[in-house]
Amino acid sequence: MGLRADYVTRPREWIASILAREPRFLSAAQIHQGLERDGARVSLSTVYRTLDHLQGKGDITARPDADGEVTYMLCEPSRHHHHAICRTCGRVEDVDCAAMEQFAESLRARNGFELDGHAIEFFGKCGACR
Amino acid sequence: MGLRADYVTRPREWIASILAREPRFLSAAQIHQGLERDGARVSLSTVYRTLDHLQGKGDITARPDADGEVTYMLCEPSRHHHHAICRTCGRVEDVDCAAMEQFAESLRARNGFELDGHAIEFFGKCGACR
DNA sequence: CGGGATTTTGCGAATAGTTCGCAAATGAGG
DNA sequence: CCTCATTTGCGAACTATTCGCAAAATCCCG
Repeated sequence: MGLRADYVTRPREWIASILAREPRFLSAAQIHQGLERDGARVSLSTVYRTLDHLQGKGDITARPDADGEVTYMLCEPSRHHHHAICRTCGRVEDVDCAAMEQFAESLRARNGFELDGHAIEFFGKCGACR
Repeated sequence: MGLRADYVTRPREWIASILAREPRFLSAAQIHQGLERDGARVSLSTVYRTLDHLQGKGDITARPDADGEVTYMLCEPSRHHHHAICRTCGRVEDVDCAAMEQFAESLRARNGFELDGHAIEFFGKCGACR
């Protein structure tokens, strides 16, 4: 009976490796370009399918950028945290913050609003870009 | 000499009126459908152009939804605040919160990160949907 | 209220990002 | 090394959004 398989293939390894070395959100097209630069010939379709696959496994986080283009980054959603995104270079730094969590909790109480999640992003310039 | 004009037209009034009565983020297509329902025949191009126009005036806020489709809502960005979005009906409630601002400020100090902005969204169920 | 300069609209075509179908290639396991 | 399920590549299809241009609407001023 078909228990879903999960093949390890070159394209998947290459794509994961691109994501692994870039601490920023990349679009499918950017990943595809990165593969070409590395001399790895992978179709854009496969990039999209692999990204869906990685997302399904919970290995990457997707986020539409300001223009609506979807971008992806290696990021365990298990350990809850937020992001600080550099406006200049796009570098993403994790912001793990108990105070923020606590604040969100307190909001749950107020408002007739049953809070079950939140998304927080900080923008600015990272140390290197200042 | 051409100081930019700003014509008041039926399409623009109709579109603004749709936005004015919906406390949630709507896509261009949804707005277009709303216009048709009202018997107002406006082209989709005009919907997009009017949304750009309103955004330029600072009358509406745009936000790509989870799938990357851009959605719009009447919302003065002048008074800084955040949103609580109902997972069931999409209703958006404003969350004006000094504590959050203060928290963001404190983050500016830590990290080598020069914070110049942030985006916060809360998700859950509004009173009506619980 | 009428005329003319300027802006806006509608339409259809063009673009960009993403998905899909299907045959060929690849990985897992015996 | 053989077989079978999964994955890939390709090109076509789709969807959201933008654009060019001629026609229509708006504004302003007399």
